[in-house]
Amino acid sequence: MNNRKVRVRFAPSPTGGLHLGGVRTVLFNYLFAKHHKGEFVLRIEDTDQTRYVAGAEEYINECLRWCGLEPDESPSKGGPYAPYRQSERKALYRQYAEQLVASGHAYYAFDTPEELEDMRVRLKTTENPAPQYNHIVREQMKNSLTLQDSEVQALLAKNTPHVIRIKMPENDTLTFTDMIRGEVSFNTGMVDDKVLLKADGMPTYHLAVVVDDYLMKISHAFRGEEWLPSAPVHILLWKHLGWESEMPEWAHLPLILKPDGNGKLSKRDGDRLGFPVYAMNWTDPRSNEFTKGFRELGFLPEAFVNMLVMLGWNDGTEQEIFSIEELIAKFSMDRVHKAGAKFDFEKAKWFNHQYIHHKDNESLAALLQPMLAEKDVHAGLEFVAQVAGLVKERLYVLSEFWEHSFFFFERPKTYDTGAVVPKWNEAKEKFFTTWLPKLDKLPKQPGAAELEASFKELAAEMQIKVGELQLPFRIMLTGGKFGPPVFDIASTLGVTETQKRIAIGVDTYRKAADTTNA
RNA sequence: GCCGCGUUGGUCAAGGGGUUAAGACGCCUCCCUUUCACGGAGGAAUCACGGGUUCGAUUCCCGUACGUGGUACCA
Repeated sequence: MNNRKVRVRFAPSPTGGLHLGGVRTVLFNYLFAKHHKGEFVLRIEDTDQTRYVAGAEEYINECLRWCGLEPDESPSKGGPYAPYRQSERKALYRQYAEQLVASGHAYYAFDTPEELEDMRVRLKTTENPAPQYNHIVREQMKNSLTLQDSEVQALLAKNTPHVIRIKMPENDTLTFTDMIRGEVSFNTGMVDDKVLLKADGMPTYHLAVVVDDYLMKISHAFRGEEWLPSAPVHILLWKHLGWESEMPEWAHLPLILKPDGNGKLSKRDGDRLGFPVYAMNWTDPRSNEFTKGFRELGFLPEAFVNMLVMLGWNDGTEQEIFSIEELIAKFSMDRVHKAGAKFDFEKAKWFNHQYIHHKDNESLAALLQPMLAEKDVHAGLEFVAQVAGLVKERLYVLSEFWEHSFFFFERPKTYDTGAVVPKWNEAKEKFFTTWLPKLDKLPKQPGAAELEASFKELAAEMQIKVGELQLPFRIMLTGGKFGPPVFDIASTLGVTETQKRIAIGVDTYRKAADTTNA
């Protein structure tokens, strides 16, 4: 049915930060486009001037850039179908709405907001809590279907504020094929006469998507499931505008749901449950409300993308970790789930953990170094890379780096002496004071193996179990009972620093032991 | 209320008329490591419910329940 060039679009309205569901829609569009060697376009749907938020468009651009899902055509990049901002295309839409009026598929409506409100309260009942402007109600409203032609012309001539509404057929069955859901059908009588062109001359989403998808030669239209109920309106528009043969194939993507309760995931849930919902930090310029993002928390974009793609799609095998190239090669719409997926932050972190664990130390260091600088810790890239190599297997998000590695950059401020002091004795103290000078004989940056050999040799000589000594040594170096293998830490710290920490440690243990015994 | 869409373990999910119903996350136990982590080995689900169809249904059909989306001159 469709062998034309694949062209897909992501069409957000610039009203705030991009949340998980939005990014996933981008991702599916992008993967589909690349898989079919087609084009991915970004179109900004800023037809509602009241909801426009400054900076939101830049945020979207930056977000796509960070994720590595950049469009082939966009407002900032341009392209053969520019402009890509609907506000800049305003003049285009009216003619199509008028065309529909002329062909009898739409009509002028002069009802004021007050009159509409009045209709809704008047018709509201328990059975019908939300009355629609539909094929029955329109008979009693002020529009070009009920008014005399002369009246309509007069109203129009006086520039009376009006909208253009679609005239939904009373009782038709409209069926279309959704790439994910198969055949879906609606009775047209159940859907209301949606506004197509607003009183301010801007199109509503319904008109704008259809016109722009047509004009931009979109071949496949993917969007969230929340759009499924208005699909009949759009399909009718394609038909009545005479473009049916060029209508894109549709796919309505499953929603991403709250982890706990009910409903689709919102940024509120993130605040409530303690995880980000937006891709990147976002501050609303009007309210100054701040919403945290995955990027700043320390997610790697490749992990973020991988985690998102698994929410609603899989390739049918056990594989869960995919590079973007693999995803492009393997992605297909017919393996997308129908049902919504509850978001699981633990699993999301696991993906990130996998990616951090397997990322090379140098790349990690490049990401980590600026985070250290924010703490006023300045360390060379090479050293940060070395430390990263030692601790990366225990990081779930990059922002946890410091708590796992601070002792490489500064001396511990506190010591978990409780774990060693009760068993601390003169023999152990003797061991460390004896070992101290021996370290001078080692190279300044000894390997972990050398250190370990020297340590064990002396322990054997003094007939103390190595295991008894390791924990005290670790706490001298790190302050606590955690971290990479002790000798790796000592090796990274170097002889001089290790000696200093041993000296401080012995002192600390002795004092602690004294006060305990006293 | 009405309309649409959906329903396999706590979560993501594979599978699809006949199976011991994969795997992952999380949880628990054990091994490795006298730290933590990594890495191993195990443990926990009869597929929402009720009717059909069938020799046989978790898989097909119909209902019900539940969930979810829509019901704006918002997208």
